[in-house]
Amino acid sequence: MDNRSILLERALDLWSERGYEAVGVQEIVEAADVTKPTLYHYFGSKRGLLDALIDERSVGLKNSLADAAGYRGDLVATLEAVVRAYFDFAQANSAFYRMQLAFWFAPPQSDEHQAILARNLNQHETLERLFEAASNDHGNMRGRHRAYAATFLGMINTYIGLWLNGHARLDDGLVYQAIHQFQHGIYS
Amino acid sequence: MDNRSILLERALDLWSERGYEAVGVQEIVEAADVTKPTLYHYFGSKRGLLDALIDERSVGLKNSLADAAGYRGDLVATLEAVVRAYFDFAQANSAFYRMQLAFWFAPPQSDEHQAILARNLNQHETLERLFEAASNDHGNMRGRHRAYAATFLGMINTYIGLWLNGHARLDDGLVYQAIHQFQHGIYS
DNA sequence: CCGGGTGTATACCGATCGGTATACTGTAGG
DNA sequence: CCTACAGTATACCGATCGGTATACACCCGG
Repeated sequence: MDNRSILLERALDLWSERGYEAVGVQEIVEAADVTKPTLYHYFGSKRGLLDALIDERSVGLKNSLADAAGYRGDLVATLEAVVRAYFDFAQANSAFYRMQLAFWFAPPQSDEHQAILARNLNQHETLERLFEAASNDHGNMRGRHRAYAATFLGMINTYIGLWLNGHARLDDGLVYQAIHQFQHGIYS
Repeated sequence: MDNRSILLERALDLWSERGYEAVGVQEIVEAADVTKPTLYHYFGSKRGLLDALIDERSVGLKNSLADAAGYRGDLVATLEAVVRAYFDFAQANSAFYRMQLAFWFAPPQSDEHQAILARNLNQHETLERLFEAASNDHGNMRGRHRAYAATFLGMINTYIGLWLNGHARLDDGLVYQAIHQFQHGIYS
């Protein structure tokens, strides 16, 4: 593998485990077994490395989410597809998802948060559009699409967080349980 | 106000806005208008300052949560009290809650996460005990108390996150909406 | 076989990092 | 009045921070 890809991979490993600010450029190039000018040749700066990493690793989720969240009259099936898209992506890119989740909750003015901001707003908007379209068929949902998008994504991230810490398995049963709870609450 | 309290307050302001690693000791003492030996006199280290901050600012939530989460047969009322405890605390300590939330999602090996870990596990356990006790009266909840505690807290944090970013108001209506959605889902 | 760009290494930059040795001040107790 | 200690300041420490100037090896097109 070329040095550029190695740098991206090692940076992801280190940042997802200890954080963006806590891991210096020196440590990354040592883990990649190259020297600093190589990193600066490809990425220009530490922040440039972060941006490139986010750029390249998040297109997969963006595409499969855009695909899954297209509402065609069956809300349950659509929500299932969305949850599956998130679970599949998280399982195939666990270190990246852990990092992205940490950056989303990072302080608003931190580099990490700024770097991930646009991408996550995009995800939110995609889900909001889904719930807005569905509220035409489900009158009692009307006006709450913002809250539904936020809590739905919050629930997905809660389950992925549990899985990342070894407290859950992201299998079909959990997809069903999540959708069911979201639709009908805890009493049924 | 004494220099010790000023240091704690300025550190909280800076860390909640830009993150623990991104803000150095020098910047904190300048914001507090003291010098470094003063900080090291009171707290011993940067990490000591963080630990003291978390120690002193989180007792309020711990107490009111322990109070609210005692199950006495009425699950709805208990959940309402829990949500209110979180909302009240977040509103009275917005910077601290923002910081605590960021640290909870921070990478597992980061100082920030380690510093907050024990306290948040404690919150989780408190909620798990609540749902376990309630499942004796609600048979269909049995065996899911872990998931319910996690998703309930996830929902609370989702709403507080929305409020922190100016997208919601943590009023009585939102307490009701949150509880209702958690109990009965989005269709009713 | 020569020129130019890509990629990489050595060695270095000033700034900042967390932390401290030393000395001074104010104050409370004997 | 003297001692003792808490609290604070000046000035410094070695290490690390992100970033770069320079040189050199390699390969590809002319």
